[in-house]
Amino acid sequence: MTRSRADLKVIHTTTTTTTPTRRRRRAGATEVSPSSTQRIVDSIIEAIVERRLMPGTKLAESRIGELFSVSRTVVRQALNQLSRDRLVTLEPARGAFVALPSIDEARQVFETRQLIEAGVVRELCARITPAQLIELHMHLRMEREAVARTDISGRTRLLADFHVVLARTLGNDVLAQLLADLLSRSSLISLMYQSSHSAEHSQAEHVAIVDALERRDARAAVKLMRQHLHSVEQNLRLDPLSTDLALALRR
Amino acid sequence: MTRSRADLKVIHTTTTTTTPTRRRRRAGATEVSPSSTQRIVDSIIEAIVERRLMPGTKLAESRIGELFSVSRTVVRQALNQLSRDRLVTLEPARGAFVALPSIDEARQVFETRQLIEAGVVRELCARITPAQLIELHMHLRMEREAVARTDISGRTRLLADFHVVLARTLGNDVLAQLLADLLSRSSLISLMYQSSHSAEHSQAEHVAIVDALERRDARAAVKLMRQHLHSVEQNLRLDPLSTDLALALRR
DNA sequence: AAGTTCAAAAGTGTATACACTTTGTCATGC
DNA sequence: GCATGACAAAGTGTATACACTTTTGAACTT
Repeated sequence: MTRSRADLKVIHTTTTTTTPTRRRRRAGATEVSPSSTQRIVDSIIEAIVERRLMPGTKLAESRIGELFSVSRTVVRQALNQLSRDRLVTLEPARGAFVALPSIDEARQVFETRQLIEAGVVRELCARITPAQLIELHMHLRMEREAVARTDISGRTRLLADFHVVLARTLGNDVLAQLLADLLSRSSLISLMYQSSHSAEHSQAEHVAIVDALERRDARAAVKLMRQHLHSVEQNLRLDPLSTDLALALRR
Repeated sequence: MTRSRADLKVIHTTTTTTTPTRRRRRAGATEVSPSSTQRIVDSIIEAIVERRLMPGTKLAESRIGELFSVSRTVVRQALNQLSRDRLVTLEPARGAFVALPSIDEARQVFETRQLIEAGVVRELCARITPAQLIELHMHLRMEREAVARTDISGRTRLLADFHVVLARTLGNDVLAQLLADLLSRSSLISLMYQSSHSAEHSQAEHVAIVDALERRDARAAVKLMRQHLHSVEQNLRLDPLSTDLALALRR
């Protein structure tokens, strides 16, 4: 995927005008008001990532339309986009629901991230500049502060953003977008499978990864990234038993 | 010179259902009739990949609607999905156009493929089974035959599918889907920048890659894949000069 | 009490209507 | 000849209408 959506939040708050996905103005026009469709997409993503919308929740078109004062037509577009991102599942004639990623899907998402992010750090070791390292350190500091003041939704977002920031550091928006999509899916997954991973732990691992980048030790960086993703995945409750239960309760 | 009716007609009547992918029914339900939206999406993708739709072509909602005998509502959904895949660009109040990927985007797409596909073959060397190798050989034979009988659209599709097949061999649908998206973008790119890459050459490189997989020589496989993608990219006319001209002429 | 039936309510899928924007043409003025 | 502006045609953006499907719930049966 593509974009979008994905953590739009990320894209949006980051300095450079990475185009937001969907629409590209000619020339250097200042990106003005996002379309109402996009507003809805963003709101729903945010709600999911911040855990105000649980997996399996029904998203009725008319309700949402009332909420945003638009017609179903517009809502429908938004839901379509979200389903492309796999954050929402569309069931024919039944409606849209916040996705319930399967265990299998969860594994695949993490495996894919392993593959991509290992490549990212390896490549970064060869190409990262001092200025970029400073930026990474700034990001790490923000993470640390969010963790310190137990700003839950802020730290969740920053910890996820770290991975997108690494990709963006390679100067490859296509790749960054891909990863952003995988990360919003990861958010949903760790929400659904009640990740028990501690923020402090994640943060420390991020620091270690940046350290390795700074030493340009590709082998170490890759290994650390692998371990980091593995530990995140391990902290999901992916055993079918508890999952079935969770699913059963949700209906 | 917006092409339309005639050409799209072609799209409509074409039979081969290539693609994979987009929407997934629950459980093992037999995939029945794809939604009309999906039919349109697939047709347009196919038309782009098979070069019946040139970059920059305007895709007017009402025209397409007439061709498929559906209302603009449905067409609009299809165009939205396509824009998510970056095969179509939506310009507010102006309409939808077959995307004109920039040189920069082209580079990024190939760089991303390098990263991902290198990882794929490396992983495959460790995990591929004899049965899977047989499947790959079957694919190679189909490629060879299509090249031999100069079945242009068939060989183009098969040569692209090879890369998706590799990803699918890892048993990771998430990854395979990602790569499928990158490949349709690549198709559009090589269409736009008039790739001069010979099908025979590509085919031979595919054979070499599978050979390396068979020998489980990860280092060689990765290197061969890198060279292959590099040579595909090198055969694009990515120099700004000829590109600007091409763009200029297309309007 | 639990299960069945069926009609009303709610909700989705698609077409159509209409306002508004862009594009193209032609006449006017310089 | 070229630029400007007005107007018509074409096309997009959103709301609404309506058919059809699913869900709900109450009456009825066992």
